[in-house]
Amino acid sequence: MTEVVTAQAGVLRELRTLIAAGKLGPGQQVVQDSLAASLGVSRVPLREALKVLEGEGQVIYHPHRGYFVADLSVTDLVEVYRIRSLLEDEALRVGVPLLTDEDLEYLEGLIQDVEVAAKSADVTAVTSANRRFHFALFESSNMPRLVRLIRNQWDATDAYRGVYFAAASNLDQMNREHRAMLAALRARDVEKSIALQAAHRENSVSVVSELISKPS
Amino acid sequence: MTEVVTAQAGVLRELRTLIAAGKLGPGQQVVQDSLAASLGVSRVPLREALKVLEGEGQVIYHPHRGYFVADLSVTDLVEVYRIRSLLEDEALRVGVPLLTDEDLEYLEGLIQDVEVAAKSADVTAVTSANRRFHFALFESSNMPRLVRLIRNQWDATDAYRGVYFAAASNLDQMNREHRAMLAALRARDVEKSIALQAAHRENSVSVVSELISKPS
DNA sequence: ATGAACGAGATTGGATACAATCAATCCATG
DNA sequence: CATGGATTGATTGTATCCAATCTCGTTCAT
Repeated sequence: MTEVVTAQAGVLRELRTLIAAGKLGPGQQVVQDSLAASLGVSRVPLREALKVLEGEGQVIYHPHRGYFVADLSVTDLVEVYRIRSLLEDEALRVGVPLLTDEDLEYLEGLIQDVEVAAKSADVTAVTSANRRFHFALFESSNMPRLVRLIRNQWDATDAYRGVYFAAASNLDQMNREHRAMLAALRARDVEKSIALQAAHRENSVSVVSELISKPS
Repeated sequence: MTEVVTAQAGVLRELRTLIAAGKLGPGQQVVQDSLAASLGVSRVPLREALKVLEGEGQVIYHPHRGYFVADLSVTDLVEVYRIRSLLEDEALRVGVPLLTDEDLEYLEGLIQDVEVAAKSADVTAVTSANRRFHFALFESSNMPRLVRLIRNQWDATDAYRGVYFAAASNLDQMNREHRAMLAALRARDVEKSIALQAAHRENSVSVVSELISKPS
């Protein structure tokens, strides 16, 4: 489906889902040899993918001992969302006043993409469309490093987020929130849009925290 | 001097200084083969170090084309410091009220370490002691992910910071600021300590921005 | 019983070799 | 002369192999 140009990129995606699905449980060592074999690649691309995850705090590296899955407790999750709010608020604070009319049209198009995906109940499509919308918005800040950090934080919990989109009621609410956000953006109402973004986050944090608190 | 347990860790340090010194100039491709040879290692540890730098935004990766040194313009620098202020303010806001008397004693000891290093005019020692002080403070927040992000931001400009510490007048000012900070911490005065930390940042941003704006 | 020294097995770290891809040049063609 | 397509050299991506290190159980001395 989605093209993967390198093995490391493919492995990275696999690892994220393995961790989110609990196949690689918290605290567990990532044994490179067996995992690489089961993924059908050598250890080299696996190690490079692990370095990325280390940078995101998803795994912890001990030299000569290996990589261990970080445990994402509810405390951690709260911290991730707190960090997200610091960063996302700034992105909106800077970006919203800079939005052009063309930007707004483009953003509306992205919201429609999400709605279309939601109708077809394609969780993957919803996830990626939703992501495109929010990041298009963040990027209006013209702060690429800030956006990169926000992306890191999303990645740290992204794999869990699919669960949120699985329920139709959540999808409806999301679409309503997107529309409300668009209205606030059209009005260039910075504080309103920040508040809406915050509400949006809060919805998913509760779902995800339930998910990780009960051992699957 | 400092022990390096793996080649990748050593290469990572080398790379940071190479970038900071401009030996690896902005936009320039990092040719793995020749660089690895000149560092006396194979490409494997080099690539892993590059992945770390990619995560920090120090280099940009294009699949099948390679790693390119990100250019750190003054605009970028301003962005880095803006991000730092978002994150560091939070760390202090959460951490300062939690400081115990033992923490304060420990922090004072770290400040003394900086002063000792400053007297002996050992730039490297000043840099690392200064870093230890600030991060000990940040860690009082008990937000490890937040601290990790702050550390990333420091790393993104750390190599440049040595210049700041080279001038004795800057050292004096730094020590005065540290003492002022300690007083604010003893009073558990959150806003004051945030303001002092901000001033501390501003001092170095101007020095570093001059450094990178004029081609060496 | 306790703990230090040792060794076997497992695992990671790094070097080398080869495959895949890209970029730039050259040549053919219109 | 411009354009498009093959070709070659350079560079990256990955697999495989060997070296270095750690873990853990065993042994031995105290």
